[in-house]
Amino acid sequence: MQRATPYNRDDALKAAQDLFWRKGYHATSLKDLEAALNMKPGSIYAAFKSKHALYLNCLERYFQDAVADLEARMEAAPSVLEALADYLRAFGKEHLASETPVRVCMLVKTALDATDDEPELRDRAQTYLANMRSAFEACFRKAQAQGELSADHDPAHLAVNLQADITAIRIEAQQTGGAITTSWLANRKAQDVLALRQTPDQ
Amino acid sequence: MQRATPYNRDDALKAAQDLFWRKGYHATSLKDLEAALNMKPGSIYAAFKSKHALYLNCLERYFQDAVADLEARMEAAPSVLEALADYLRAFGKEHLASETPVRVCMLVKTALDATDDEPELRDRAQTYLANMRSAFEACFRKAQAQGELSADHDPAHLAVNLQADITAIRIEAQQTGGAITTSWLANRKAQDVLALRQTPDQ
DNA sequence: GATTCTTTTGAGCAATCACTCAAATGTGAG
DNA sequence: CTCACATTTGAGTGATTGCTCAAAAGAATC
Repeated sequence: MQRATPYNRDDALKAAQDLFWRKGYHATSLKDLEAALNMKPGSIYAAFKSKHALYLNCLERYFQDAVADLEARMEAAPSVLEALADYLRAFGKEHLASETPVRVCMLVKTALDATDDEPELRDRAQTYLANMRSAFEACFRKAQAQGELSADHDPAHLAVNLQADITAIRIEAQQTGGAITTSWLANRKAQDVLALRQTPDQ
Repeated sequence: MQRATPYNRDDALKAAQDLFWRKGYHATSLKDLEAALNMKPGSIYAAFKSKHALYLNCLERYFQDAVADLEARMEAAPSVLEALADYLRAFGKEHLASETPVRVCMLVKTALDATDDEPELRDRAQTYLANMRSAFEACFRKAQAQGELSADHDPAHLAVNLQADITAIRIEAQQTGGAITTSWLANRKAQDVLALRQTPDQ
């Protein structure tokens, strides 16, 4: 019944996501996609409804990867705040050895890039960003429950601040291509997180 | 055939800058520009060489305005660090009463949006951003000269951090449309700057 | 092999893109 | 007013956009 798929849907989505991430929605043409996915226009439209729908698909994929990455880091690190500090520091390191250079979060880029005639892209990106923020908030709440973070901090505020710092580090990383300033900035912001750890006098 | 009143170059540039700033380079079509500038394509190409050249023109205008704004704030405030703190806080307030909502810096947006086939846009934006960073560095150096900032801080590092904070605040402002979280974030980052002020034990 | 069904193909669609240029229309000099 | 020049006009350029669909090409069942 089911014929062996000539194209691998996940590979295609991954390639499309990377292309969209790099070039943005408007600057990516179907010609670009045809080349990147190694698919003819008809196939692309059979598999994914439209360029718009394909982008939304990639965005969701990106979001789910981001959530999974955060969860993995939370499990790996000895404590919540150390996990978050590691998370920040990673954006300052990755470029040196890794194959994938650090880029501005695709959600942020989408939210900034989306125009009024493509409101769905902006809305979806903002929804995902709000979800990420909630995830960070949950982390801080967990840190409070575990006694690592004092109760007089507002997890919601800390989440806003953390997300802002992450965005700033990633922008710096992308623009400089991974200069020392990036790792310095990442370390500084990581220290800000670690400085939140419970101290006797507060 | 009715002829339009001769165009005002500065008004046209201002309109084009605002449009480009909102929609980005790729998403802005010449039709959009014709409507915004109230000029026919022929006139646009007579006045500015191309869409590309017009964008560069707008970018320079934006940069010069930004520099002028920073200088004005430096003169108005009682001290350097207080001027910078005010500068940060302004991004958290502006949206409430002002006519122009706070948006992500056009230089940052350009640097992020520019693709490899438009390298000049990216390069120019990064050059201007580097100039802004130098301006911030000069501020911190001045603060050291005036004794407001201790000598063991690195002005270059502080400039990187300040620019990152500004970018983060503006992104938050644009995405939320000016929620309370924005002013909270701006105030927090402003306090970080004020916390740098010379203390007796260091 | 014949038949049916699913998937891929790629030429080509209307619309839009950035852009041009000869003609129309203003302005200033004499 | 007349003429020379500068500027604006807008229909129209070829190229490219996102997208369609009839035809071709396997794969599965008989």
